[in-house]
Amino acid sequence: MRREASIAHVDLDAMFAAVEQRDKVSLRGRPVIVGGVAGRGVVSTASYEARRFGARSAMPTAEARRRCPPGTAFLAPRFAAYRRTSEVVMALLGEFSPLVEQVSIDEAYVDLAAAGCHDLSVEGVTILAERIKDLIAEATGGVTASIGVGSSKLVAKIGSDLHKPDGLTVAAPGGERALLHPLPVTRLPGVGPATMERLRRAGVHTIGDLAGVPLPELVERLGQAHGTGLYRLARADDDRPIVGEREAKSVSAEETFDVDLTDRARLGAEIDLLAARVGGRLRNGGLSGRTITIKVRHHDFTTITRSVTRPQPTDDPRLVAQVARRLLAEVDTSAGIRLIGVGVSTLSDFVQDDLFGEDAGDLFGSLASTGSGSEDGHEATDPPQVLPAEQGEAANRDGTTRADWRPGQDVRHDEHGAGWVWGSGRGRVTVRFEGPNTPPGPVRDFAADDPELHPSDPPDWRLDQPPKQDDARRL
DNA sequence: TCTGGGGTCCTAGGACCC
DNA sequence: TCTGGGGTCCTAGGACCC
Repeated sequence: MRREASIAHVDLDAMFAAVEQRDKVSLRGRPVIVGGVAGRGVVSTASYEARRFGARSAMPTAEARRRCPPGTAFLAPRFAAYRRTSEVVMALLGEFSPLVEQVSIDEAYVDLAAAGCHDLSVEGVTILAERIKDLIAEATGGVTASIGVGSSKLVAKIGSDLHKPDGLTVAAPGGERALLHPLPVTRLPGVGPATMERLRRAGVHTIGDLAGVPLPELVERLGQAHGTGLYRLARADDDRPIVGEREAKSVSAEETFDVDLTDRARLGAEIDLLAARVGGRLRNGGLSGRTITIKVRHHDFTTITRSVTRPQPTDDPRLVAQVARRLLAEVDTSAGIRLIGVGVSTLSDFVQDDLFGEDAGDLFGSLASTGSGSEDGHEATDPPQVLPAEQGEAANRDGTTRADWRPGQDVRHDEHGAGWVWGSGRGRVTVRFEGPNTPPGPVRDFAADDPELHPSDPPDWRLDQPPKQDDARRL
């Protein structure tokens, strides 16, 4: 918490709908809903005219259609237009301070102290905020902003919400608790439905109620980080810094289907599309990542994730797709899949040189050597490539290297079928089993020195019936 | 016609290392 | 031979935000 009210939170009012109304005169003064307009769509933004009928963000569009009168416009989002408007606003804010934290497409914190030239008295920041509001409306062609100014992010954020739309709230230093305590706890960032319910059971309804709960009780109910965080926020004790640039931690894409899907071929095709989107965005950002995750939402809305972390980062859409397909192969999709997603995390801002030919050809080297062909152009009969540790990755701490256990290496054959090395490292080897006519089977984890692991000759079926390209891809 | 899409952070358990 | 604590990495799930 600062001595002066020098943090501004700028929030564009119903931005998506406001941009639509700006760009199309006939929409002005009418209820406008922007969001998914298909069967399972939800509302991204409802204009203030539509909110009067009860339409809200995150509400199913079907519900909004029921509530809003004839003549309401239901529009699919035009992100490019919103992004352009956002850029205009952010550039403008940048003229008031060198330190601007963009929180989302329509929201930012501005550090008014960082500029060093502003009058930080309550009167001074009030005049300043009025000017920012005027300039935003002018520069965007009529999109308005609400601004809160205070001594911390918390107070600024709550202030911007207090008199929406086109509002301005300046919280004078010293009055923070008086401002916060009458408000419902749900106004605090981090209090969603689950936390609200837990607090309600403890008799907590307002931020003031929350400030009366001892820290140990809060930690017990909400956990260490969440409990201490809310304990402090309820006291207006907030020193979270304004952070200019933030590095991405993950990149993902997902899709909800109009009807639940069971067809594995179709799901595989969807994974390819999602992986292509993710890979494209990774490459645009000069990023690559080691962890590949799929997300699967079942027909009943239960949602699971499955992930694998690889030794080397990648931005290759084909590789992402193949790993994602393998992960999906372990999920029961027979009852219907509502949503599927693909993500990449553990990001780094470089791409490891392709020392191992880190694509399908190598990951599935043994399959490729049976005649399915490899995408890196090696002859199908190429022996697996073995590199000394110093040429590949550094040796693991236990002395084993990736060269000891190569992905695709066949290691063991038992009642499950043939076992292939799927991943290795840190003294562990993960083996995937599959048979000639069965889908990829169980994955088992072995210690690298497990005597059960003995490389052996491939069974005959692999030589007689090389998998079709399609089968190889499905792995 | 219940429940999008892109993210972040936290927790908890198991494996492993020192 | 038994016991152990701290730290990191990985996986899975949950809550939350815009």
